[in-house]
Amino acid sequence: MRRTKEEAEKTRVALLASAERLFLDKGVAHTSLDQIARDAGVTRGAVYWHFQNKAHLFHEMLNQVRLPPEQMAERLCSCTQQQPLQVLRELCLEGISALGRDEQKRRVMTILLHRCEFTDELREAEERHHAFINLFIDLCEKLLESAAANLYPGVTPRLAARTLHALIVGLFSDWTRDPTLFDPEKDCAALIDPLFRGLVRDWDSTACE
Amino acid sequence: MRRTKEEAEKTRVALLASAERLFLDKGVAHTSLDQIARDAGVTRGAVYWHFQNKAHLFHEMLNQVRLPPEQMAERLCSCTQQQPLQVLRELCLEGISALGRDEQKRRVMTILLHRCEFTDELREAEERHHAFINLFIDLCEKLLESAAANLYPGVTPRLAARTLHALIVGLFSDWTRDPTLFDPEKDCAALIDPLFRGLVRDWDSTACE
DNA sequence: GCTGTTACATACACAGACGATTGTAAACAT
DNA sequence: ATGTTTACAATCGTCTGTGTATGTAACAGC
Repeated sequence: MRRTKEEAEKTRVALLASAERLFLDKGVAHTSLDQIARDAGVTRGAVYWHFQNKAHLFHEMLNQVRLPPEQMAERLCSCTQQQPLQVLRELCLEGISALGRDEQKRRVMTILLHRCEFTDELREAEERHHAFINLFIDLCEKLLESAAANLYPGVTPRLAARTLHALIVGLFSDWTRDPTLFDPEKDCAALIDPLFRGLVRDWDSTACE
Repeated sequence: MRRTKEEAEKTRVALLASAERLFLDKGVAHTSLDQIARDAGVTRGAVYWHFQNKAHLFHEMLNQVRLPPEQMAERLCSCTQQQPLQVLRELCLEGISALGRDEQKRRVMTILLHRCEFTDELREAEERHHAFINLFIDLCEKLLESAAANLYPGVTPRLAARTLHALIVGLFSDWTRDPTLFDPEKDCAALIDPLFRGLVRDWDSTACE
């Protein structure tokens, strides 16, 4: 019965992987801990050994990956003030194409966007996610303020930041819903550059290379 | 016991209203038919009298309102070919600000975007919704093709349509998540005009008034 | 005034999910 | 070798939600 520590870790990982698969396939609320355990080849006892309950399992699943909102907010924090707009663009491109490269990120992001309901038990995870989003929007707004002189007249940093985030989350939402819509790695620049050109004066001439 | 037909219709409406409220508050999967019935001042018997089951109740709730994707796709169909880009812009503005005006639309859209999981039983509603979205994207692409000469070089109608839809759904998603982010009626033009300016050459000079 | 039907309420049967408890065999420490 | 702890398995009781079946009072038609 009792496995070695490595084997225990493997069942933990297997449980997380099964949860990911089943959550993605049937939704979080419609997946029972028993189904997850069976899918991982163990029983519910193992689930309750490794995790307190479903909410904690969900939370641990999220902690496995660094999702775009968190990643982008982090990079915006440690942002060199050199050519802030180009940096912002690069960061958006990287955030989008990261989803295309990393299958796990894609699955977890899909679960967050389309497969869970955020009731009381998942409230904590929801607020964490929203905190990163709001942080990104705030940082983005500050960065745009610092480059306000380059924006088209009538474009406020506040609304520009919200527009940019809306575009990104919309791309995430659309692509996770239907991955045939576009290729995040090849098309990402063509998908967001029009917005930058419409926000920033002389974008085409100031864009590096 | 037995009420007149008008009263029966009132309880039906009350059930739909309670479902809307509770779905919005706690999510579709986490709301039981008993809770809905109690909230409407009746018992579960009334629910099963008026609706076959939860999925049909959900479906009827959706049918109460015409959501932006459906509305926009419809207007794109019956689109005069005069100044297609301006028409497209007006249509997007109208779709966004409609959510700001119509409380019920906002609630139902929020449920669709953030409060349901789309398992098997709700698959039909999901596919219907997605069909409208894909229809909108297709029509949008065709319209942009007809105006391809006005687009910036490198901007393909295909990706432009996807970018535009992503922006709109992102605005929906962000605003239903946090209504303080912007005012859909006042800010809608400022939120989408930058993208149009970045897609269409000489947008500012060709834009009507 | 009787009847059939409507619009529910009530009751029942059943399945599933959860949380807790208990059991247990193997690993690890000593 | 032995005791302890680990990593689960198995079982139990409870609760919740669903679907259905039946009861029932009021209305509508004749």
